Amino acid sequence: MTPITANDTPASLLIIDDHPLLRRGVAQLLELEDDLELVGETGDPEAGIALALELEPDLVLLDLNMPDINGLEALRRLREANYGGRVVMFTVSDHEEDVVAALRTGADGYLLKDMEPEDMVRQLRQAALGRMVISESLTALLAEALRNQRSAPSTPDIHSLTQREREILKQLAGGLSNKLIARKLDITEGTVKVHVKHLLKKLNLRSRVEAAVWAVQEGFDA
Amino acid sequence: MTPITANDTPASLLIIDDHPLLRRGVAQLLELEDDLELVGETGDPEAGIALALELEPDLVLLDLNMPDINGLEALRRLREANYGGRVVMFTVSDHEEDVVAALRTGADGYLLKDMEPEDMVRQLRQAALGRMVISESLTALLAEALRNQRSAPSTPDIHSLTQREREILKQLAGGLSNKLIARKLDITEGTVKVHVKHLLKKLNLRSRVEAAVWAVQEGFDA
DNA sequence: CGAGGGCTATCCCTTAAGGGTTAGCCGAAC
DNA sequence: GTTCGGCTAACCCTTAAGGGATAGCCCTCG
Repeated sequence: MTPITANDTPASLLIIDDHPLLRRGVAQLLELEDDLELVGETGDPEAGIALALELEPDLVLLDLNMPDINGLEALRRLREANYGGRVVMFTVSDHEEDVVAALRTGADGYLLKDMEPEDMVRQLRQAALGRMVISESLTALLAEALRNQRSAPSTPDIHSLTQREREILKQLAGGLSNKLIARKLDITEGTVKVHVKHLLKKLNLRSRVEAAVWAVQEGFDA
Repeated sequence: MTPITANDTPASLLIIDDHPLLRRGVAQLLELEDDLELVGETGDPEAGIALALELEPDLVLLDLNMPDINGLEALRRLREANYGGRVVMFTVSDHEEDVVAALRTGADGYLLKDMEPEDMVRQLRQAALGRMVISESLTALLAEALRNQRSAPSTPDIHSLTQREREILKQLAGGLSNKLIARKLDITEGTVKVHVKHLLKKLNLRSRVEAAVWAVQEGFDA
């Protein structure tokens, strides 16, 4: 779907953060890197959303704690507006709830502001390439959150479906909407719908709910 | 529960791994550290469990892939036997399912065998002190798993639903649309929607698909 | 080489789903 | 006897879902 930055063109980056000094710091940091280009910056969340939709940067660095609407809300609105680039939360908060909420809302990363500059650049580079980036110090936190969780997807292997259809079904059975599946598999929602349509027909089912139930009973989800 | 190792006494460590060479490697590594003491080692899971209960080491390093019973099962049995020390999984597998399963079963850490020796020692030390340790390369994986998490800060439970809501959920999990449920229960579709809305809220789920999957896993339709 | 299958994608259209709000009726609890 | 929870129902509104059709690209098989 959204083309990941090629190696030969710099990744475009937008920073939305209400601390001017910090913005300047990041800007200066990025000036030294020829594969990362800061294409915009603002301290106003509203303006930031508009900028993101206008500039379509590869990556948005989004402060979690801002006046008016917070970063999470901004993230939600970006996703709703079908902004397809990467969004990395950038904050001082290492509270589990914030991290979890951000990731659930569709953040592609969560970086703490106290990172070392070199690490910062490295992580941003990875993020622009499509990898999820998380500050290392949050690892234990994530593990803890995960630990309190139930059930996880596992290996399928059912007949008439193609590989892709099985993948779609697996996600579907996980309760994801077509839009979220699309985002996760990096294809358009329309394509997901095509796959869903096909697998429903092949399995002779009438809705995604039936498909989900069938998949679970078939052991797609453990 | 079990007192965390004090600074002045070495942390005791037991390794259960069916690779003798690897056990020797870890043993040698720990000989150089005066705050970590290897008190036992075995390649047999059964014997390992007995040893852990006998020696009560501060930390058990447990291989995930072993013959007979696997590491996960061993972990489960250690916990059931009220072994209160730390258990860190030690494996080559970086598959999401394995990591997630281990953490859910109560592992205090998950280390990959391809770690650098210095990192290994550092992580074991942290683990003995009670910190959860996870190989850094698994961070993105954890975040992804977390992201896919559905449901509930508090375990959703069937008992919070009214009789009618349970009935609706049962039909829903059978793959019926609101309209069909209405027809079947002889109420209007609007009313069905109200019930669905309420049960989704009570169970903290985001869609009927999630509700259906949950219900099936909970053994509703059977 | 040509055919077919798999994956992607788009357009158009209809129906389903879900959130918010308000409200009437009934039975049980206070 | 009034309040509260459960069940019913309707309103409005937005988004999600699914069906039909078409098509480009790539790979494989014959």
